[in-house]
Amino acid sequence: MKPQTRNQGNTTSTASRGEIKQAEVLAYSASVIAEEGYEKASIRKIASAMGMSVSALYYYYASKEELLFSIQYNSFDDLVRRLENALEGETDPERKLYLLIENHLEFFLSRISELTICSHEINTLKGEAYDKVWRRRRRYYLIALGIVGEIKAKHKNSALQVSLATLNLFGMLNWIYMWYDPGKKKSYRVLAREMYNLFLNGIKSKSRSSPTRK
Amino acid sequence: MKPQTRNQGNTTSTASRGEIKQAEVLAYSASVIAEEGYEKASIRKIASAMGMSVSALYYYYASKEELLFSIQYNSFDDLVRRLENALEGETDPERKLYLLIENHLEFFLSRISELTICSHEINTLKGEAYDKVWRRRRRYYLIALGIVGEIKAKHKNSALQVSLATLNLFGMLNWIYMWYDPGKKKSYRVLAREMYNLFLNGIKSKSRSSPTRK
DNA sequence: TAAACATTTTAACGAACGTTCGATAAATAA
DNA sequence: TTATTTATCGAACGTTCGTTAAAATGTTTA
Repeated sequence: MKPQTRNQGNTTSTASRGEIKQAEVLAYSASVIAEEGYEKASIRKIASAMGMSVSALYYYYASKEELLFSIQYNSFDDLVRRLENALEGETDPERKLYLLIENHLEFFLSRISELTICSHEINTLKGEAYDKVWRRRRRYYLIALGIVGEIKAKHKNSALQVSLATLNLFGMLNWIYMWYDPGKKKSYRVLAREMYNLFLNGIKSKSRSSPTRK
Repeated sequence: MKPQTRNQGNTTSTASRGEIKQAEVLAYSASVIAEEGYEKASIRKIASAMGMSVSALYYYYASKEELLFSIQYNSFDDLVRRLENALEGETDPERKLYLLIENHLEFFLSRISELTICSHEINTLKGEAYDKVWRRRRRYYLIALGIVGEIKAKHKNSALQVSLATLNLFGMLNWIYMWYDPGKKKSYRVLAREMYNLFLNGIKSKSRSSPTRK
């Protein structure tokens, strides 16, 4: 019997040899897909990257699509889980904003492949697989939207367009995979503080008008 | 004789029928590639999208790669050209920042396909084609970097990390293709002002620290 | 031990890919 | 008109793609 989606959400630390290999396949897949892009990353490249035959790979995952789905779904699921955990008990919206940014960067900068795939292949899946991932992403987005809305209220900045600001925040967060160099070992905390300051000061301030034309 | 790269940099308004068709091919290519992604967008899809045979398409462009190259190079070239034009004579760095954002949005939001391809396929080309596009992008980046540096100096904000801030600006700008809906006809000016305010206030302010842990 | 199950392999399938070729049609020039 | 260039076409090329079937190995259980 094929393992397929066995051990989903298993919180115990027991993991059979098959489960370990399954996770290993996913990790290799992620690095190849991140490097080459989903379409160019052929099953044969992934298999040979881990010294495995193509059919052995199919023993663990039923299709190439399932590989992409698992990478994206697991990543977003973990990300949201961690965030909700970190936010528990917090009331100050600015502190919540910082925690969101820090959580995002801490999680993804140690998983550059997954970050790349979650950002770059965001519209690659179709149908039900897309929808499932979308619902995870949506949950994450709504948390961020809520936090930005709270900050707006706190500072009585009625001119701020909350959804636009939130999308810009995600623009900064999701673009990181394009320039971040893991080799330089820049701390996620440094990046998080910089981005937090930039965004918070940006949405706090009430001076909102373009400079007049000369 | 094949037309290939004829009429490059032609400033007159004369355009032969072949040149018109060549531009038409590029426009259709852009919309299909933006919609499907470069790898999935097959030559056959592009050709049939404009009711043309595959070989007719090859009469105008020597390869699929050349299509992508032309789209990206022309877009960045136009973008930089327009920007340098708009900045001419400007001295106020904040005004310059606004002009950069406005120029970027005005240009790309009327060319959503090109924006998508310039953002999403940024690492698709390889070798010399990549380098040529990179040099255009680099020029654009350095202009932005210079402006952010001037603003930092003007406001004596010594804590600001100029390159990091600039990359975040590009994150906001380049992520737009993911959520912008041309159907909603949201004015580029509204978006430009919102992004300008967010970013300028973000980098102007000197309060830069993360909220203390409770 | 043998039987059951888990994992991996070799070899192939049909479909789609980018690209090319030689012939043909349409437009222009002589 | 004819001659020449410009543009288009259908058909095929070699290759790679995702996927699968069937058989051959390991590994665990009885």
